[in-house]
Amino acid sequence: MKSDSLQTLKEKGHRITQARSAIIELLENTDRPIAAKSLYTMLERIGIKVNITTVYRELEFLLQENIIEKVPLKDTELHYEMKGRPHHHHLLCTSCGNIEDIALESEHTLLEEAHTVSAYNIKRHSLAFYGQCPKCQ
Amino acid sequence: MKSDSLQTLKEKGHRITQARSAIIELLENTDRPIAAKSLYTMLERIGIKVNITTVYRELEFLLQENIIEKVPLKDTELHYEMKGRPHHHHLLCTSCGNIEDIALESEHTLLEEAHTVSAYNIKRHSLAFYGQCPKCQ
DNA sequence: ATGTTAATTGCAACTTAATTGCATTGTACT
DNA sequence: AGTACAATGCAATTAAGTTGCAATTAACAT
Ligand SMILES: [Mn+2]
Ligand SMILES: [Mn+2]
Ligand SMILES: [Zn+2]
Ligand SMILES: [Zn+2]
Repeated sequence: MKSDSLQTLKEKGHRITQARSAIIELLENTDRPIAAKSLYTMLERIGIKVNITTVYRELEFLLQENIIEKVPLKDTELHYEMKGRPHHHHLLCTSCGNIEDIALESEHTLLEEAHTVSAYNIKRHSLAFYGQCPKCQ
Repeated sequence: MKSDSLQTLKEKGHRITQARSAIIELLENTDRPIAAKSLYTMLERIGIKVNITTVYRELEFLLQENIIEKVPLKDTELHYEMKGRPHHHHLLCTSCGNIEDIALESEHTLLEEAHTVSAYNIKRHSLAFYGQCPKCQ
């Protein structure tokens, strides 16, 4: 029942703290990217007292451990989500802020073209869509 | 010889100031997205003394006037470039910071799929590639 | 040319996300 | 229990960007 990521971290010699477990659990059980402050609020709500600094540090740590990834959706703050799920991107509702996943078959073709067309050695990419969700239309 | 954007602004009743002309000219003559601070430095170099606040305010103004657009390439600062050129995206070299344009034929297909697959009313999107430029490989 | 008016600007203060130093705490292991 | 050092809290700091307000100045009319 314990998270796979936690297990891995422990094996690597990292400690399993209340904050760490909770943050990983929240990230695992939320199906959309989360911002640091939002994560902090969620922790508060479930009764876990951590400093916002710890949240930032933990996110940085999880990034380095390749457990989560950055999701740049807004100009003002970064979002984060678990790695390892099938590759996908996101839709952000510009009215209510709702975020949804979107996976695109034709992305393959796009990436191939990018590799062909460019002399860069492309390592990663960022893609996001903006518009209004069904409810806000 | 005077910029088209400037003409349009003047006709709309906006003033043509030293800062405004210079900023538009720099944006028009630079083939890559520019960050506010970088723009500020470029202005300094050509001997135009403006406060960084003015640069931010002018960028905000040009956004509202639909003359430039935001280009989110970095987590830390926004870039801006002229609108109106053929639709394209960008490559950022993670080693030297160099930025290049990239236009992709197959983007059409991708956007169509996005519209089909999603219930969102998609208005815009953001796409960027990260890797190493030829010189840095 | 000079005057008038509102757009623009500079400056200082402020906001907000994120980072850092350092002393303290707590996890993991013996 | 005792030890070591990873993790944390707290305060200070950094950096992008914003805002209020008084001073400046472009544009236009006289
Ligand atoms: Mn997702
Ligand atoms: Mn470009
Ligand atoms: Zn919505
Ligand atoms: Zn490079």
